[in-house]
Amino acid sequence: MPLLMLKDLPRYECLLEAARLFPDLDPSACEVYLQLLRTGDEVFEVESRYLNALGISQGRFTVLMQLTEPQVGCGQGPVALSPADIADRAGVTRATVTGLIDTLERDGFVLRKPAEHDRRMMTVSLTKAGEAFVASLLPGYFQRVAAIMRGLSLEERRTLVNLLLKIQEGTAAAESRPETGATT
Amino acid sequence: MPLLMLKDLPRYECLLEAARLFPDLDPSACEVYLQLLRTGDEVFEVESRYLNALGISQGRFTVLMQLTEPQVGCGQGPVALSPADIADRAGVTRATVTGLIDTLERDGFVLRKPAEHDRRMMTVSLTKAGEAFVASLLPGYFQRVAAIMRGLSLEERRTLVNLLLKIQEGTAAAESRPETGATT
DNA sequence: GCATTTTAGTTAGCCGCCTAACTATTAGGA
DNA sequence: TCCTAATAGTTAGGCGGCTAACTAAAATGC
Repeated sequence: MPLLMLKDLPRYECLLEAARLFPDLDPSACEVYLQLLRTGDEVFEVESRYLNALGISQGRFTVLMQLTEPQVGCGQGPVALSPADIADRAGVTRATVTGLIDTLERDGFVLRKPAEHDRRMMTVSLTKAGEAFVASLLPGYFQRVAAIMRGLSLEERRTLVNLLLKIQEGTAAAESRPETGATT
Repeated sequence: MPLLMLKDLPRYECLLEAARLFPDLDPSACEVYLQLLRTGDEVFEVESRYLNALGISQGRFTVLMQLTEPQVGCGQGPVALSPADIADRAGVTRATVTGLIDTLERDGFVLRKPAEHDRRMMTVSLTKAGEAFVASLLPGYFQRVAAIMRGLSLEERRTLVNLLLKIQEGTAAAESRPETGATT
């Protein structure tokens, strides 16, 4: 959500008002939409500020996490990945990964080596300094996640995840048939 | 959420596993955290792709919306705003707004004029072309919002908004006392 | 066995975000 | 009054996304 967010979200009555002018506007859908983006942005910013204060961006942090053993994402995966693997897992382009690896390597957190059996490929792995750096970041990172969610009971967390998954189904649907927005 | 997102989110058992290694890791909190960012990102991308296909970015769209009368955010506000106003409402820096206005003006959607009673200030307003452009975007934009949320009942939408608001309280708290993440 | 296609990584260039520094103007205070 | 704040907008430079184009190497196929 690297976006421009409205500081003051419209109140619900205003959405009702606006719906009279725009027949496609669904007030309760808009409300959820705006609150979802707002919340996601705030949560993202909390972690970003933490990481930035310690001298690293979200993008570089994601790369380091993928090279960290044991993998939080399970799998005990290989500690050395190719840039293409990293790009695929992170959902960004290879060009972006090149840039991230460049700065991580410059800072001494990561090492590039040519792959053994395929001279097109590189392998990227953490240096000792990189491992130590990630290890120093994680406790604070996880503490913030826990702090953000502390107001929600286990039950509420389950409910929330289920509702979010329904929205994810909705995004897939909205993408595949873009026109059928308002009427069934 | 202009971020690197993991393509495959860790399964819950893996978070439980990881929690044994990292005492600060709260598995259910992490699950909500990851799903929230994932969902926000997907929703944001649906609208971004729509806007980009029509030749405009989220940032520029936000600026145009703020200059649009009647304001969806209520207020029937002035149609002419200063760059500083726009920056304040959108939550970005004045420098960013300068760049956005530059391209919007170049494309003929917006007009810069010096303010009358304060020679430091400018006023920015929509051109006829800008008004028409926004009007052409809104129906599809609102349709997509409605389509994304179609799977949720009114009741579920209310629940979701309330849970999101609790998280927003959590982000404020996490920011103010960053250390007290796991205990208490 | 050689030409074609595919794949890996990089490069170049655009965009939107940021911070920091700068100019011009206005407001405020001794 | 005049010096100092504060404010508005821009500029410069960095970063991290993107696409498109390029090089090198491997895989494929006739």
